[in-house]
Amino acid sequence: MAQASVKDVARLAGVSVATVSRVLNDNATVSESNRARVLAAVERLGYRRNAVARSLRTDATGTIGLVIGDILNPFFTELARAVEDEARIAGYAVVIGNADERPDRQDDYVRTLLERRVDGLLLCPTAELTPLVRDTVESGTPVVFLDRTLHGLDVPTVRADGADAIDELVGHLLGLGRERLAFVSGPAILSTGRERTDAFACALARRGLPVRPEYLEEGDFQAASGRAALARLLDLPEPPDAVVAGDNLMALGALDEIHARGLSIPGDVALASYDDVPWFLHLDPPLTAIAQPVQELGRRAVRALAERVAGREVETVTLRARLVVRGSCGEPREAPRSGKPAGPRSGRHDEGSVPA
Amino acid sequence: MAQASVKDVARLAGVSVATVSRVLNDNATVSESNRARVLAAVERLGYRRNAVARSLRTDATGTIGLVIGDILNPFFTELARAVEDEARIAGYAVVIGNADERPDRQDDYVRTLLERRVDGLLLCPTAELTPLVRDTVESGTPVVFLDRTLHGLDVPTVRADGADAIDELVGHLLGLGRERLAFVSGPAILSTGRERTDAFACALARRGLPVRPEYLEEGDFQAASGRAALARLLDLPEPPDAVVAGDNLMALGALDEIHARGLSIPGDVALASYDDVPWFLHLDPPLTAIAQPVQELGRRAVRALAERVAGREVETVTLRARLVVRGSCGEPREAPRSGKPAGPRSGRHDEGSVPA
DNA sequence: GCCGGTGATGTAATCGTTTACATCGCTCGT
DNA sequence: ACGAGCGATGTAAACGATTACATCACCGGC
Repeated sequence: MAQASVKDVARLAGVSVATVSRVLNDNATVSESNRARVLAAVERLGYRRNAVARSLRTDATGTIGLVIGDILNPFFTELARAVEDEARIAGYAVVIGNADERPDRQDDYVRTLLERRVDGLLLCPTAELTPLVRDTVESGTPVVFLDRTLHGLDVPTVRADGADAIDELVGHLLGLGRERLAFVSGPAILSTGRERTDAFACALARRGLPVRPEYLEEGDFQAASGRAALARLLDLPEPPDAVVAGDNLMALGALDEIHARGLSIPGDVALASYDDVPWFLHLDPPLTAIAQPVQELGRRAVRALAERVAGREVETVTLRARLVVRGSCGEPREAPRSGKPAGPRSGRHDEGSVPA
Repeated sequence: MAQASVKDVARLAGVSVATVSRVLNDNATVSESNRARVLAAVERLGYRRNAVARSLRTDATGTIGLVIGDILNPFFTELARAVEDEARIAGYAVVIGNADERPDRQDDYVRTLLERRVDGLLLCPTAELTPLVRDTVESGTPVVFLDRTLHGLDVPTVRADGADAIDELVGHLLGLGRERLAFVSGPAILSTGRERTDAFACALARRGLPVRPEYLEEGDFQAASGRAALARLLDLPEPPDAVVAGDNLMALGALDEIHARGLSIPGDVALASYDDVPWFLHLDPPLTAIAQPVQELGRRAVRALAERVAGREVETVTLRARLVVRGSCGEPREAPRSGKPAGPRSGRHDEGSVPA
C-alpha cells in the first residue's frame, strides 16, 4: 500500500510537482483551475504529505522534545499535559522522554531527540550537568529549562518561585500556634530541592527562630523517602508539631506514616505540602499546599522555546507559587459547601467529614 | 553552526560516504583501519546522524504514536509511562497525543502522526469510529488499540477484563451485609464504560438479585459527573448503602459529595472504585478498588505493535483486573497475605493473561 | 509592432542518508 | 600463471519534498 507522493498527485492533476507543492503550501500564485485540480487529485489519491521528506528539505520537524524528571510524579504529568496543549496550539508535536531522574537516561533521550532533529528541547535537567547537555546548549540548539535550572549555563529557564509561599506557610503555621516546624526537603543537588529548603530556613530565621537541624530531613522527592523521614521525625524525643513536605510524593509518604501510627492530622501533627495535586482536596482533612502555576509554566516554556527556535532571545521566566490553605494545619478557614449538616460522627479522627 | 554530515566525515576520514554509512550501521565488512578512521572522524566532528534523512531513505522512523483518552486521568498517565518505558527498550521514541476524549482531537493527532510517518499507532479510541481511523487501519498502517476497543474493525486490542473482579467485588459487598448496591458507570458508548456496567448487572443477576434502575447512574469518567451521580443517589428516598464508581475520577467526585454531606465511609455508605491509583491507599479509610495491570497493558501493547510493524499478525490480548480489598467497604482485612484462600488472588498486577 | 513586465508554470538541484551495482586488488586452486 | 571468487571500497541513484531559476504566454504602453 504505497503512499501517494507529490509526483502521483502531479501526474493525476496534469501539472508539475512544483505546482502541487505550491498549492500545498499556498505560498505562491497558482491559477484557480490548477489549484482545484490539484486539490481534487489529493483527495482522490488520499495523499498525505510526507513530513519526513519535508523536514529534510526545510530543516524543521515541527517537533519539540520534552524530557521530564519523573513521569510518575503528578507534578510532571500535569506539566507534560500543559506543554502538550500549548505545543499543539503552536503547531508542534511533542516527543516525550522520562529521565526517571537518571542523568544517563536523560542523556539517552537528549541524544535521540537531537538525532531526530527536534526543533527545540524542553528539559527538566537532572542533578548533574552532563557534558552532552553542555555541548547541546553551546552548539546553539534551542533549549529551555523547565521547572529546574542548572547553574553555570546560560539557558533561559521557566520556573516557579515558592519562597514567598513558603514564608507565608511558615507564618500560617506559627499563627496557628505550631512551634516545632520540620521540613522534608528534596535532594540538595536539584535546584528545586535546595531552594525550597533555603526558603524554609529563611522564613524561620527572618522571624528570629532557630532552625533545628534534626527538623531538617532530606528526601529524594519520592514517596518512600517521605515516609522514612516522617518516621525519623516522629521518633524524635521531641517530635515536630508541623511538617512541610518538599513535594507531593513525599507528602504522600508522610501521610502514610502518620496514618500508620494512628496519629491525627492536624490534631497530633500538622502537614502541608509543596506542590498541590487534585486529590489533596479530597483528603480528610484536605491538605494545605503550595500550588505551582503548572499550566502557566508549561505554556510559557513552550512559548519561550518557540521564540528561541525562531532565533530570538528570551529571558528567564519566574512565576510565583501560592499558598492554598486548607484544613491540614488546623483551623481551616474555608467554609464548606453546604449540604446536609453532618449526620452521626464517630469519635475517631478517621471519619469522612468536611470541617465545620 | 551547520551540523556535520556523512560527507564531512568521509572527507575527514579519507573514505567514501558509503564506507562511513557502513561503519555507522555495521552491516557490511569494513577494514579495521578504515573503521577506526571513520570513528575518529565522527568523534572529531561531533557528528550526529540525521535521523530524518535516514528515515526518508529507510522508510522507518523508529517512532510510534500514542493517542490517549485523557492525559489528566491517572490511569492513562500510568499507561503512558508504561508504554514509554517499553518503547524505549524496543528502541522506539513515543510521540504522545491527548485526545481529551474528543474525536476531532483524536483525528488531529492521528493525522499529524501519520504525516510524520510513525511506524505504528497505539490508540485508545474515542467513542465513535471516525472515518479517518477506519481508513487508517484499512490502509494497512500498523495500529493497536489500547484499553478500549471499537467493534466492527479488525484491530488487535490490548485491554483488561474486569468482569471477574467486579463479580468478586459484588460478592464482597454482599458478604459485608450491603444490600443496596449502586453503580456509577462510564459512557455507554465506550467499550470500557459499557463492559463494566454489564459486569455489575451480571454479577447481581447471577445471584438472583434485581438490578434497580435508579441505582444505575451514568457518568462520563470525569470527577464532576461522579459527584453529580452521588448527589442523585444520595437524594433517593432509599439511597444505596454501597456505591461502585466506574473509574478513579468518578470515585474522586463521589468521595467529594460524600464528604460534603458529612457522611462517613464505610459507616454510611461503602465506596469502591474501578481503577486503582496510588493515593487510594492513603485515603482514610483506604479505598477498595479494582486494579488493572497497567504496566503489563502498556508493555504488551508496545510488543504487539512492534510485531505488527514487523509485518506479523498478533492476537488481541486480554489481561485480568483484580480486586484489591481495603477498608472502604467496611471490615478491612489487613494482611491479605496468608490464610483463607477465599479467592485465588494473584499477588502481582502482571498476571492473568486470557486469550480472547 | 516591439519590448519589457508580469503571472503561471515547469525543470532540476538539493537536503543527508542508504544501498544496488560496479570496480579493483588479492588469493587460491589447478 | 590465470581466471574465479571474494572482500573492501567507491559511484551514483534513490527516498519525497521544496524552491531557485528558467521559461513561456500574454498584456499594454510607446
